[in-house]
Amino acid sequence: MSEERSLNFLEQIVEEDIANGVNGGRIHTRFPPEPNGYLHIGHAKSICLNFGLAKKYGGQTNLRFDDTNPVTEDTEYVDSIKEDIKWLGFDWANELYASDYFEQLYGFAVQLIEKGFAYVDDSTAAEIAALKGTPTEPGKDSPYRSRSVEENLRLFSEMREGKYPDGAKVLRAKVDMASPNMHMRDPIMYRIKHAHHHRTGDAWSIYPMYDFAHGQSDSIEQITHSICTLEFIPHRPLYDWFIQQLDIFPSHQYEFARLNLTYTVMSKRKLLQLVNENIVTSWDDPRMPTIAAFRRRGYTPSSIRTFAERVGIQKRDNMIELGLLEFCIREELNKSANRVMVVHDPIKLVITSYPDGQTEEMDAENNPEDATAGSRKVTFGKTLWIEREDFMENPPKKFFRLGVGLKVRLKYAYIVECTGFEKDADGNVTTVFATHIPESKSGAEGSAMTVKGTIHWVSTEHAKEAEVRLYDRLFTVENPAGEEGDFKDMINPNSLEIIQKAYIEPVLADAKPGDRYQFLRKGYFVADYDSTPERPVFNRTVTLKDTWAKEVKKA
RNA sequence: UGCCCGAUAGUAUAAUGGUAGUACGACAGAUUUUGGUUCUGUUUGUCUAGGUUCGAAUCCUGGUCGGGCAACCA
Repeated sequence: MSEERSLNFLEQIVEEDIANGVNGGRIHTRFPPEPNGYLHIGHAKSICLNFGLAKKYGGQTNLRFDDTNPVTEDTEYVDSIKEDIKWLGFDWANELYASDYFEQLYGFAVQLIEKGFAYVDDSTAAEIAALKGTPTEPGKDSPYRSRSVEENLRLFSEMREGKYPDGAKVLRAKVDMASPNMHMRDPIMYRIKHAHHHRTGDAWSIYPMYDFAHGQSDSIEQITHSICTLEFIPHRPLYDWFIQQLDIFPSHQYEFARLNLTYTVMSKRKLLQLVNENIVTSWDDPRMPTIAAFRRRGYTPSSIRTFAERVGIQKRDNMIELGLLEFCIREELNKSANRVMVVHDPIKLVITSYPDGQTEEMDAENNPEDATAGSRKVTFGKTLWIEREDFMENPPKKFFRLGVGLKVRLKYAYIVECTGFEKDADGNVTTVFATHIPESKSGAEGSAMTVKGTIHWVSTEHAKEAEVRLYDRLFTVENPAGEEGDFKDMINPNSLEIIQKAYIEPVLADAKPGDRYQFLRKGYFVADYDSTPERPVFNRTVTLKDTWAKEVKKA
């Protein structure tokens, strides 16, 4: 299918460039995160794009950390970013850092000063803002704009030496204070920050702004196609201006629309807030849209790559339905995940016609979608745990489960007919009684007989216990960022439901963290890293499609 | 009321001057020892007004709507 897919606009540009011999047909991209947070699903789109494009056209991709702001950055983030990219299935050609280029960037700045294209400004941040003008009014020149080259050189050198406190001076590009593009109104190139950098330590007391580091870093690395998101479109003329004044390798920037997903937020600031304010437990809390969280939730790398492929690459703003991501993981897990039976909310089923103390080993196929997955034995007995929701005292017409007089098949076992039930003092059903049809045993002669419903079960005598964590969407509204008010007020109060005591088939006690299963009729689950043989813990990746729930909702 | 980007079914995404197609969703049916899967069918779309052309989603002009830009953030 992917072979037949038409080209997105970036692939078209790349193919044209190759056809025209631009850069000798060489393709070199880069993924440039700032190490100030964990990567999220939107970054995954960008990673798949940058690495995918290079891979498709025989090129390379650099991983470059744009670490120009030491106060927000940390090696914890560097490590997580590398882990997430590797997990997604991509290898970078070079691991690089903008901070590797600090000396070179300083040299570029000196060159611009010498050419009269940069100056040291002593104005405060407020003064600079005041003279910047507005989108509809031109800015005014700073009183420091006409300093001599010699003075600028001396001052800039002193800034580097640490002679001035934070905020005392900045280095600015001398472009055009009347430009209709705000980014061209003498943007700041360097600011003074006496801050410890995670890689360069205390070597620098000035740090380049992103706008002075990014384009030149691409140029230094000879990046042919510098791909970023839409909000950097107005920065492009500035990057081109620097490249032209410096006469260095002309990387070209192309912009695509970032990914937006329903029922979540994607801004790093908001995600950081969720973590810091303990609204979620961590960056990899399975409700987060981070790559680490999707990994912990049980998503596969390939499902995320497929998703990135399906959402496409374009320049128009978009809001992707969470349902598409869920489709991608269901589609894959349906083919690969072994089926097991787990009872979340148990009531007892007693088969009165079944001999006391007898058990049988039933054949259970592991995956009907995969003949090579084999089968296992599940122990059947007189008393079973079944799901509370699989019995109704007063069942409606199309309820194909248990109720007095109704028949269901116990998966892999017998057809049973419900004969009665018991309630406790509070009126809750505790036990259901049934008789079985011996000749209906799965695999036996009479097993061809059919009933409308099939339910899952585990033997009360053999079942083990586990914790099951049911995750749901983090927000109650499609676009929390687009609503009025605090996004934290739109948190889904039911985004996590923990079942302390679910009954599992004994085989599940051997699950290793990361093992994925389909809990029959329930959904896809993965063993969490909190899981131990004594206390297995499973996270719900995604529910099964549930047309019955829809039916109930309609009624 | 400056500059920039964009507008195709509910959501995405194709068609690059020549039959508006695909996926997800929704709806209906078949199959089913998972109300899962699978299969079949149905539904819904070119923002608007002009222009160019034999022919326009596509090219041109005006309008409308949406988004971005005024951090010593990236």
